[in-house]
Amino acid sequence: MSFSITTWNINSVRLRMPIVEQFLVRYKPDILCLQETKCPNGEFPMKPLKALGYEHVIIHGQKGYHGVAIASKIPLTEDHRQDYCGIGDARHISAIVQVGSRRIRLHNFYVPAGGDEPDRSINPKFGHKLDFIEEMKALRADGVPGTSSILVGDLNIAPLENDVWSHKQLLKIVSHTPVETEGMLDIMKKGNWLDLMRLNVPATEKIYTWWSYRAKDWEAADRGRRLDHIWSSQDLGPSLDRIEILREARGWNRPSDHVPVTAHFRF
DNA sequence: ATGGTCGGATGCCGA
Repeated sequence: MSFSITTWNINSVRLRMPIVEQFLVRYKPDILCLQETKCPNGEFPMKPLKALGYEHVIIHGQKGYHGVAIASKIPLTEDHRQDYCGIGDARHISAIVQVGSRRIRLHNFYVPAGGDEPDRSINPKFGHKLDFIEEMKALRADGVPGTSSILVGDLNIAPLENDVWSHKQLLKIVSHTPVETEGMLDIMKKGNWLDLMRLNVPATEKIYTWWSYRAKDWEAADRGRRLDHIWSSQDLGPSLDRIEILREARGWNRPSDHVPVTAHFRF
């Protein structure tokens, strides 16, 4: 059987519902994970998602900032939300999905962006990001026997040299500083996570999922970064069919600055 | 050359 899961930082789910619906009608993933919904729970657009067959929707929102959600065609059970850094931000939501004979724990994250200055002594937002990364190191992909794991989200870090348009020019730019990229690689190592977007793509090849709104012509400049990720436990690696990065979505009407990334599995 | 553009708790802050 086939199974597909998409991650997309939507930058306001209410404003972006027309392109969310367009994406779901055209690409029909089994599960859609959203970040930066910027939507209180009572105002989340449940009806249009359910009308498209995404009957199982779990949300963790707040007013104005952050917010994560999972919309699924298949049942979501044992959902929970972890308050990373204990400051009440809506940045994580998790559930179990049963796909054929496989039981999978799914995590959807929105990691703090971290502000502009990569120095925690003058920029508390960067300190918060580093603390968040530290807390993620306790999350294991293989912690529960008989349960596989998938972790998706806007992790706001581009870990490898070719996850940014210029490694050299971005070394002091938040999202690609060594303390962040090493921290992310340590999360993966400690938790035994597999970077599915890099599984079949050589490290020499550029991969981007985000292009700044500030560029005059995002496509011509092509100064992107890989901030959005799909990880899994090691056992799911052989079942990955392909990764699809929908670059064209950056050019849709009133786009998010992030594009959808989908993992297709064959179990 | 150190800007630029988005979004929402909008005339600012966070990204």
